[in-house]
Formats: sequence, C-alpha cells, structure tokens
Amino acid sequence: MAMADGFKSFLAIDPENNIYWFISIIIFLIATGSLLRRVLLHKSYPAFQPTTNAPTNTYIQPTFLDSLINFLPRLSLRKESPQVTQESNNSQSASSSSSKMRYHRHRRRRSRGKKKQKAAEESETESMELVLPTLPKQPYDAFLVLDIEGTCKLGTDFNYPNEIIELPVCILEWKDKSEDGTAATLEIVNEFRTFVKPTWRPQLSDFCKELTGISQEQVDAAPTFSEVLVHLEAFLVDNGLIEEGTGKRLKKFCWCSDGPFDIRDFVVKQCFISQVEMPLWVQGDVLDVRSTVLQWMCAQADPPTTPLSGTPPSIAATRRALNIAAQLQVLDLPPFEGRQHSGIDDTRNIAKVVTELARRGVCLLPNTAILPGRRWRWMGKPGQVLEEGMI
DNA sequence: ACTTTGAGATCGTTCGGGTT
DNA sequence: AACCCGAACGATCTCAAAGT
Repeated sequence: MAMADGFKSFLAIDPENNIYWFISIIIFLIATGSLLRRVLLHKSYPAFQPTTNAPTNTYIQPTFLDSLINFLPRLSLRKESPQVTQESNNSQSASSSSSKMRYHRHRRRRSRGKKKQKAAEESETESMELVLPTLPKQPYDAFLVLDIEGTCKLGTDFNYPNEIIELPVCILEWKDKSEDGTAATLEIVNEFRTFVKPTWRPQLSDFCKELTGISQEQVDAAPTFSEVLVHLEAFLVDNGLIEEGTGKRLKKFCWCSDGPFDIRDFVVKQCFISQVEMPLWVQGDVLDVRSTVLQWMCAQADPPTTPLSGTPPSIAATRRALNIAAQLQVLDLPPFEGRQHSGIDDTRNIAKVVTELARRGVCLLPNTAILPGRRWRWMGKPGQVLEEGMI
C-alpha cells in the first residue's frame, strides 16, 4: 500500500513532464535486455552464480529487482580503484582527481626508478666488456686549445660586453700520425699565454679578479687586444701553422675550447670593441670539447655496433654538460691541476681531455659555428658600447 | 564481454645549468 | 640575451593480465 502510494507520488512530481516516464522505460528496457542477454548466453553476475549443489548449467534466476539493483551502480558511476576509494573515504569525489594525479605520479616515479636501475645495471655490464679502440682517421694535423678569460661583473649575464683579459693557447700535434691518417697520440708542442689590457672598462671588478685570479696590475701592464692578435699571429707563424703576412693556413688545425663561447662569443665581442676584423685564421673549425665529451659519454651509454673503448663513467647517466674537472673524472684522468678559471690552467687541463679523447679513439672534428658578424644589443657603431643595451 | 589495474612508452612543456 | 640540452613533470595512449 505504502509502495503504491510512493509510486503514485513519484508520478505526481510532474504529471505533465514525460521525462520521468522516459527514464523509467529506458531503465526497464536496459535492465531486462541485459538480463535476457545474460540468460541466453548462460552468463551470470556473481550474485547469480550457481550454488555448489546445482547442476553446472542451472542458474538461480534473478528477479527483476535483483537485476535492477545489480545494474544501477553500473549506470551511475564506475567502481573506483582501491587507491582512490581508500583516499576518498572522507573527502568524497572532490579529491578523487587529485588522488588520481598522486597515483599516476607515484607510477611514473616508480617507472623512472626502475629505468635508472636498469640503466645502471646495463652500464655495469658494459664496463666489463671493454673493447680495444679501432683508430679513426684524424683529418686535422693540429689542435689549438684555448680558454679565454674575460671581464665580468657580478649580477650581469652573458649579454655583457666581456673584454678579453687572458688569452692562453696550447698547440697539440700528433705524435703517431700514419700515412693513412690514423692517429691516437697527441702532445703539447708549444704554449702561448698573455694577459690583455681591456680598453672599454680597464678597471676589473672584484668579482672578476676573484673569479679569474687575475690582478689589476697584470692587465694594466698587458698589451691591448689588437697588439695581442699580432703576437698570436707571430706565434702561429713560428710554429708553422700559418703563412707570414697572408695568414694562410699551412697546416690543417682546429681550435678547441671548453664550451662554444670562447671564440664564438668572446673573440667576436672583443673584435667589435677593438674595431679589428676577425682574422681568417681564427674563424671556422672550432671544436667544443665539452660537447664532444658529452657525445662520447652518450656513446658509452648507448654503444654502437663497434663500441668505443673506455670505462663508462658513473655520472654519464646524467648526460649533462660537465665542467673541466668533471670531464677529467669521466675520462679516468687525474684531478684538475692548477686553479680553476685560470686561463692557462684551464687550457692545459682541456688539452689533457682532448689528448685522452684521441687516445680513446674519438675522431676530433669541429662542432661549433662561428658568426663573426654576430651582434648583441649593446653594440652600437663599430667600437661603441651602448650602456642601455645591457639592461 | 567488459572493466579495472599495472606497467611502460611517448610527447610536449617548463625549468635550470652552463660559459666570463 | 640567446642558445642548447637534460631533468622533471603532466598528460595521454597502448597493451596484457586479472577480475567481474
């Protein structure tokens, strides 16, 4: 009686609105359709599983109400995963999305952890399978390693008009280059080093002096960049690398630096400030040693069909750019000798890295583009530094 | 048959380190 | 400032196995 009253009241919500009838009919059809289909297919919901004593194909037939009760939750919402259910007991559905995010984050972290573990295991395996290098052909006869020190100011970025204050160069040449062009042993045959007197901002900042270890007296007594270029050219002539007067290359040589900045940025900036044309023997053929070390590390982590020699470094997994000290470490070389950020010490240590790369069978080729006409915002007319361009 | 879950891969974005 | 590169992260998709 009460049920009949309830049904009447349900219908009485809005007799004019057919939506209630429509929903009821849809639910009825879906429920009976689903039930019919399962009976015909001899399938059942868990609640309708055969009793243990019943014959295999005999099912306890559900009532329409049972079917509806079982079916309705499927219509409304999917059953939540255990993780979500557990976390959302108190906070209801509002927190379900964040729970899901936390869950996926956990999954990714676990995935990454396994990946790293796998990579470490593979790295260990590879370290036990060292292969002797096959010497590559080395197209260059000499390598001019340099590490330029420049003026800088605390708080400024590399848009700053850095002026060169130290210019050291180490010449590396092959000791064992054969007729077919293969070689593995490089040695330092000569060194060039000079301080350079800045002209735009002759006074060094405290930050610069502390960073580079260069004193104000050293740069005050030094030649200007234009004069240094003459000295450097004479040095290269003396070492048979370029022709006197013309600057034409007599040997095939490649500049090497830690990072692409030294010639690409500092020399180009300095040439602008000093109003000198960038000599042809400086342009082109620049090898970024840091990048080459990184490539070598990647080759160790993902060896090609003919692996390179060497001990895969533990920090190779990071595949990040390394400073000179870290490069020495990954190449199993002795620690950095001298003072870091001292031009000549940096240069000598970079030379060691280049020598070791050659010994390990790395083909030393240029990998940095030089744009002599590159301009920065502070560049006004030739030689003019615009203060507002630095902001 | 359909859903859930776990695992893994891939893509795009953002951020930071690096050079004096 | 500009550039490159790797790490970290979020979103999305696929696939297989297990559960319903």
